[in-house]
Amino acid sequence: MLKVREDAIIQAVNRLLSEKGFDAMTVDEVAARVGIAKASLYKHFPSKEDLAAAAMVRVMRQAQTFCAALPEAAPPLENIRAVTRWTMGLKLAGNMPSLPSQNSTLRATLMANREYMDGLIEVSDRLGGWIEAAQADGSISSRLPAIAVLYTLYARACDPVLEFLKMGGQHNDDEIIELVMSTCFDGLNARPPETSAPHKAH
Amino acid sequence: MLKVREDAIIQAVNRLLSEKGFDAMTVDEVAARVGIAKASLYKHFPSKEDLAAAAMVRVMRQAQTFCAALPEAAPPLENIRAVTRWTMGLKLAGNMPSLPSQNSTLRATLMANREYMDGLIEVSDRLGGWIEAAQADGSISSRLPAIAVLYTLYARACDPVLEFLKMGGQHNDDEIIELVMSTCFDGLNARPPETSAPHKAH
DNA sequence: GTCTATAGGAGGATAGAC
DNA sequence: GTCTATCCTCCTATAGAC
Repeated sequence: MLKVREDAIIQAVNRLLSEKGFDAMTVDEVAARVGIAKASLYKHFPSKEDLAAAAMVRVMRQAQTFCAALPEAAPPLENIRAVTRWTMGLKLAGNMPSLPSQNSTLRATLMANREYMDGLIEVSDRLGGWIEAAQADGSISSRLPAIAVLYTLYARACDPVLEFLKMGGQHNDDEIIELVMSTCFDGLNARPPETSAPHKAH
Repeated sequence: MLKVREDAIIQAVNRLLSEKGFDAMTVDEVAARVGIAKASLYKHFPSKEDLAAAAMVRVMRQAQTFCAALPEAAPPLENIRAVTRWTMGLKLAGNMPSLPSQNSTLRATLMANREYMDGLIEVSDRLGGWIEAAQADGSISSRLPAIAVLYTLYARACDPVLEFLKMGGQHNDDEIIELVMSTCFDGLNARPPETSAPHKAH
């Protein structure tokens, strides 16, 4: 059916966006990978930008699903860490579309896409709530504006450190994720020895 | 003279690469901004990739100069922090060329450019030395491979958090830099209050 | 070395038959 | 809704006069 075919298209777009990025991806490639003619693609999606937007909607829905499955009763920091891990796993597995942040027509298409924007807002609200809760309970630094924390988490989805470490071949995906998790949450500075934990209990 | 004109070209390229990135930048734009004909550009640089490479050589030289001016006697962490600050300042000021990490012909051109590669290696060696020294003196975490630390520092040069915070308009450049410095070195986690140094003397 | 003019090709999008 | 064939724009690169 139509739905199945469009899913196949979006998946191909997703992988190509992850492999080469929006600019380097050509509509011909998408068509070739799906196994249909380019003109047929345009019966489903009106433009290359809309193809990318559909891929973004897909990952956004996945993110919503993932967030919704997390226990609301858990410590907020744990949920934040879980989402961050999941995001980086997606990228390392080649399933995170990468879009240029400068392209204006692409931005316009994305911002005109209600499903994408709604998803983005819902995810941001949920993460934002966890961030503020984590700052309130003393697990995330309160010196940082919550929005800066949110951006820092989002940035993990396109962190070049992930691919560099992967190219190095010294670590597997899980090790890479834990390394970047550590730089993200613990920072580069050395920490005082674990034995003198401040007040992690309760 | 020739040298002066080429400097003007490289500077224009540098700004355009910072504003729009490599793919969106057109050679016509470069020519227009310099105020010469496109064909004249090609008398100076054989290809668009070489234009970008020249811009990269320029920033790499600036980085070398900056590093060389830092006091070797200073604590290694301070030199690392200084370079990181300088890099982010460059980006916020619109002077950090941004290249796609996927483009293969561009990568080939860059890696064939001896001046760029030599500069990259020198800077990496110097930073690498400081990183290992900082790990030895306990100021940077020893649990992280030095190469991961190096990549994390390099990634600050293209950190989207910088532009997002700038677009937000809530902070000036210096505040943004300090925020990202904090996320980078201190991490997102809360730290124990400064007053309670690791082992209190009673 | 600067210009005008143009080649050459890639790639997004469409026409129209079936 | 799928195809083949084609259009058309944009952009890199070059030709050739001065």
